Amino acid sequence: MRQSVLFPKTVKEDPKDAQSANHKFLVRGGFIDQLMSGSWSILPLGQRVIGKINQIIREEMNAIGGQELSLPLLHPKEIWNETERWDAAREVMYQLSDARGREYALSFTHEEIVMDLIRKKISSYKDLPLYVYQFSTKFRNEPRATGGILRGREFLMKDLYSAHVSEADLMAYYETVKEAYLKIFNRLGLKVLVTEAAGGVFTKAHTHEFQVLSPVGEDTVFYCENKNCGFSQNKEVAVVAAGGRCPTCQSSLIKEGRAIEVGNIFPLGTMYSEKMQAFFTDKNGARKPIWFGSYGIGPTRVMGTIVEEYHDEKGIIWPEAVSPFNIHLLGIKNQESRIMEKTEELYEKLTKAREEVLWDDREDVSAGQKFADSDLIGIPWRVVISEKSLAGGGVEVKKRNQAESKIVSQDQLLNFLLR
RNA sequence: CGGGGAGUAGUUCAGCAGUAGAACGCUCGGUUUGGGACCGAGAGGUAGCAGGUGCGACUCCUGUCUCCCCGACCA
Repeated sequence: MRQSVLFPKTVKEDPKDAQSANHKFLVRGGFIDQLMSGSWSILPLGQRVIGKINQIIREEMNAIGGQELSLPLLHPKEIWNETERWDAAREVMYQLSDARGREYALSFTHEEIVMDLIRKKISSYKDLPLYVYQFSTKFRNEPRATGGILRGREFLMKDLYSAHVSEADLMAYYETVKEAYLKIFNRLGLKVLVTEAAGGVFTKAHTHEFQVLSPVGEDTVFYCENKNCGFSQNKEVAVVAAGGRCPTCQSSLIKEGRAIEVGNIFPLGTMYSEKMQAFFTDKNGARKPIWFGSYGIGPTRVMGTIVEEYHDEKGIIWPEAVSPFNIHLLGIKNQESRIMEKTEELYEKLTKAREEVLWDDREDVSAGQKFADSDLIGIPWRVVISEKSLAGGGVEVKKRNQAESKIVSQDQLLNFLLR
């Protein structure tokens, strides 16, 4: 990708009202743009990051049997009445009507929609278990959108739904998903606390949230200071207090912290299938309700959380797994044909080697601005070609998270990048 | 919904009861290119919206809308 055509350009000034790092840097770098409170456009750089995040999630979902599909976002009132959530979840749901007065909801989740599919398509224990997931927009009528892209009224979510013949099978899979989520967040570079929490408008059962400790987080969690212990509870269900002894490991103390919820899993049981008449026939011919669970991760919120965790005063420092590009190739003094030719040659070589390269080919931009933009956008490897690097025999390589650079030959570069 | 803050050029902001400014960005010309370069010449806003008080309102008052922060709420 040539940076001269990348949309949009970076900006120097922080957005007027921005407080959080994700808001400042994602906007300045041109990853996102705000339409209204809680509503964001994902721009080309941001889309590449979201694509990386989604692909990691997709791989882990497929690894635990997930089948990807896509569900509607506009739902009839009637299906929400079946579970009584038209009224119960009224405050978070955008409800609207058309010119004829028919009423609809914009999707804030998809349990009812998946359950409708299940009752139409599944009738035997032989059809179970079933695991389906999607990436789609969710609409939530947030009383207060906040934290840049962290809490929106419209956001991206990966939601997985599972259907089972028994509670035991559901709970076994629940643990499988928990492990898959830990793998996902590990690959994304996020340290998560698996936190006991309430089920909100989804279930009366306790659930588990995946929380990333952060001062900009909106949840308060109590957790064991012993990282090997892993005890963690959301304030809303907590039976412990800060400074108390951990009920799990008995030895360490409980700490209190703010955290960002990046994922949540729900063992929903049979409430939905009973209300929506989703039954299967077991081996003995008995008609039984299907056991159900749902599991969510918010990729847009994950992107914001990663920026909160990985930045310095100059900009973002993307983990390699989610960076929009692997290499930021900078030509200094591009109007000198020698520089331009050498840089283009390297760009072609790297691209052929299947590296994802953002090439700063701009001729009318100063060296200082190129470096500043590079730090802001935060691609892990910076490769510079300049008179200085050529005089030193090659190209200058620097990692975004390290201060020192080194000059290597073009041939050495590929090996160098292969780590 | 309660409390606080803010709406003036594309962006970030200043200013003033007497008819709108700066920086950055943008356009053109020229000089530049290792940490957000410089010179010159331009384009670009009628001040969130609606009332009110003034001879006169961007400026004062009232209402309203929007945005941000804290809280409440919340997959």
